[in-house]
Amino acid sequence: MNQNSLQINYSNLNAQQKQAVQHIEGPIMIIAGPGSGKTRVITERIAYLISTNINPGNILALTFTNKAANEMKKRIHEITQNQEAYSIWMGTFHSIFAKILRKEAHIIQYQNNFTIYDNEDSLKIIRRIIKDKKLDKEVYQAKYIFSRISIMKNQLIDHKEYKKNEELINYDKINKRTEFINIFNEYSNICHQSNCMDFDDLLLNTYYLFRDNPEILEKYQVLFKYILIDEYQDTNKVQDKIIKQLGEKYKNICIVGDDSQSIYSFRGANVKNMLNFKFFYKNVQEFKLEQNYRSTKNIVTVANTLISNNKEKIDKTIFSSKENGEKIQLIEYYNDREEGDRTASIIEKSIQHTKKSEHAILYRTNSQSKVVEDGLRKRGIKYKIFGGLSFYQRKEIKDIMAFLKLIVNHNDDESLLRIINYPTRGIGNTTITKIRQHAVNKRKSIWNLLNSKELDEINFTKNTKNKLIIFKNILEDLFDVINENIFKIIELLEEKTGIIKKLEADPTEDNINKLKNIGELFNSIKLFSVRKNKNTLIDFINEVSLDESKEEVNLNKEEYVSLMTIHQSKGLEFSHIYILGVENGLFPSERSIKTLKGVEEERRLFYVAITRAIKTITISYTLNRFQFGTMIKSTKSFFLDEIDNHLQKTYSPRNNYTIPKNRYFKKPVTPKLKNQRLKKIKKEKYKDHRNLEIGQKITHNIFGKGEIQMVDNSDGNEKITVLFSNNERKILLTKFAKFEIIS
DNA sequence: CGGTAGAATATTTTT
DNA sequence: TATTCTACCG
Repeated sequence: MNQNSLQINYSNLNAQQKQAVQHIEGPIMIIAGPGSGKTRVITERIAYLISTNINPGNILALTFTNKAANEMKKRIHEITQNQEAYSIWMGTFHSIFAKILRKEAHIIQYQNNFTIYDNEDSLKIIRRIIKDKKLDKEVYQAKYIFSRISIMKNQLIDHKEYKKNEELINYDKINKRTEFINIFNEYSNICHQSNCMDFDDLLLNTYYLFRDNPEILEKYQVLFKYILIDEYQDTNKVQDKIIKQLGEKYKNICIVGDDSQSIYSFRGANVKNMLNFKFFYKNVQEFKLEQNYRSTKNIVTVANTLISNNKEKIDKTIFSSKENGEKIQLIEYYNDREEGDRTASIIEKSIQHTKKSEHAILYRTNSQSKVVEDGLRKRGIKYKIFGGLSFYQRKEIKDIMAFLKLIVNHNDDESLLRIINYPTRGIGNTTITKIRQHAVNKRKSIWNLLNSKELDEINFTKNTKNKLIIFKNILEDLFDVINENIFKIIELLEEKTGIIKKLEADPTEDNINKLKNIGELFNSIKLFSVRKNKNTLIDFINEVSLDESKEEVNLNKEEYVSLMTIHQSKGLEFSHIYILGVENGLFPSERSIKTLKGVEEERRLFYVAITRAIKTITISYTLNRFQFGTMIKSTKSFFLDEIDNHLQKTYSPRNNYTIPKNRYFKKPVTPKLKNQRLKKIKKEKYKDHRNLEIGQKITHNIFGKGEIQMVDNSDGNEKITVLFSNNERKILLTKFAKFEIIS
């Protein structure tokens, strides 16, 4: 340990920061305003704990993302020069608790190889339940049902509790959703039966584990002597409860957060957890980090003015010692096309003397990015959109992952259903439904059913049954290698799943890309196993299931303008911020406007947006906006009235606004265009990569064995003439025909 | 059973 | 507009 380096760091801390770092015993609340050096305080605090000879393995630090955790660990290692820094229990609630649950799984009637369902999986299950029950899908909208289940679980109400709760049952009656409890029930059973947990289960089961097993709780209380939680304002009820369980013994709990930046109530987050912390524990030490080191005085003033309209908040005065800076710009546009185009144009001018990476365009909803993209593309300005699908949510990746999950956890029905007929194996909907129903009745997982004599009890045609057996054999072959090393598993996946073959058979641009992604996945699995130096399929799947990371923010210091939703911008900073579409109904959103709570959350969201800026902010709204295929009138957000005095306004609407034609104009890649392009590729030349020759024996998926008699590539579109064993001669297009070469 | 075309429908944020 | 569902035909 290097005391000197520690001291050097402290001299850079202000008085409050220093106190927050060095006060280590008892319950502590650090209220950290935007730009107040929060991350530094957290890392230095943990480093300080270690410097006082606290064992890093006794520290639990819960962060908002796993990426943040990794960065902090690295930083703490640098400060303390203590290799043990990496043994800190640091990560998201979900990933840390998944780790604990895996160890203690048997206690809560799970197997320790349980797999994790993401939201897509959960939704699919719920859709299926609703369909099976033949319920009106207007009344029982899968998304709504799922979010209600999720909210319930966040409130510590599982399906059993729900059944007992008359108030809730009554609520369903009033809303004519009496079947809700049955869906909830069945969903929970399916998850458990499949030895799977969804995101909420990871939290709720941890809570139950501790609640019902005092000796286990004690073990972890002793292990986690020092607990630190970042972004406490965004915790939900289960998370708050678990922290209270774990912290009960030593009460060394340090929560960090900013009530003004709580923006995740839609997934159960509750600011009250933070507000009530003071009342739950006695002698809570409170530290307020009020100096904003990020933004100009003007920006901080606007942010303060805005947030003062919220009633529910902790008193604090954020201030900046930086220069006044420029006034916040407000621009009114005629429509969203103009907004996108002009914003791009403003950035075009600005990047003559600033870096692209200093600019970020923020918006409320993902769909707003489109018009700005057009504007930027037209001007040849490089940009990157954050959000959308993460790598691990892509279809082709999830398909492969389904096989991997199934290898680890044979009972994972959702994964099995995903690939039972992909690539197509002649197992259609009727068969799948039959087999599913039967599995439900027998209370078995589908794999267990396939693998048992009971399969014979279902009346399938011989053909269907054969197909099921072929599928079963594929799985068996894969399951055999679970204990082999990962390289072998990958090899087998490539060979057995047929996914790669299917994609290769139809090499469109899209499919080639998918193949690349799959290759990337295989590489990262290999890297992972080399890095961790053991057979770690479960660990890998675990990490992937909880990997929330999307596009890395400026990984290679590349130069581009960043586009993202305000939610995604949390924790980031940029010199120049552009906030688009600040209109009633969009920001604040239509839904939120009905309740005061909703409006206050949207206001906090606006606060987050404003406080991302270091130097300048440009806010805009439009009078007309294209939505759902039609143009609608819109009005400027009432949030803007709340900060009216601080704004420098420009009105640019002219009804005849035309978008300037441009030098670098490239057409946007709409799906239609993309399809046309794909079709073109298909029409273009094709030659089989296997170098087909006369005399080669092949086997065709329909016509069986045959011999190539002629290869014709005269028009660039390769055809082969094949004499099949039944003496039939056929001409096949190699780009479409499915066949293997035997010799 | 599998693939596709065209209709129907939904649009907030995501660990 | 973008995505998901449905109906139909090979």
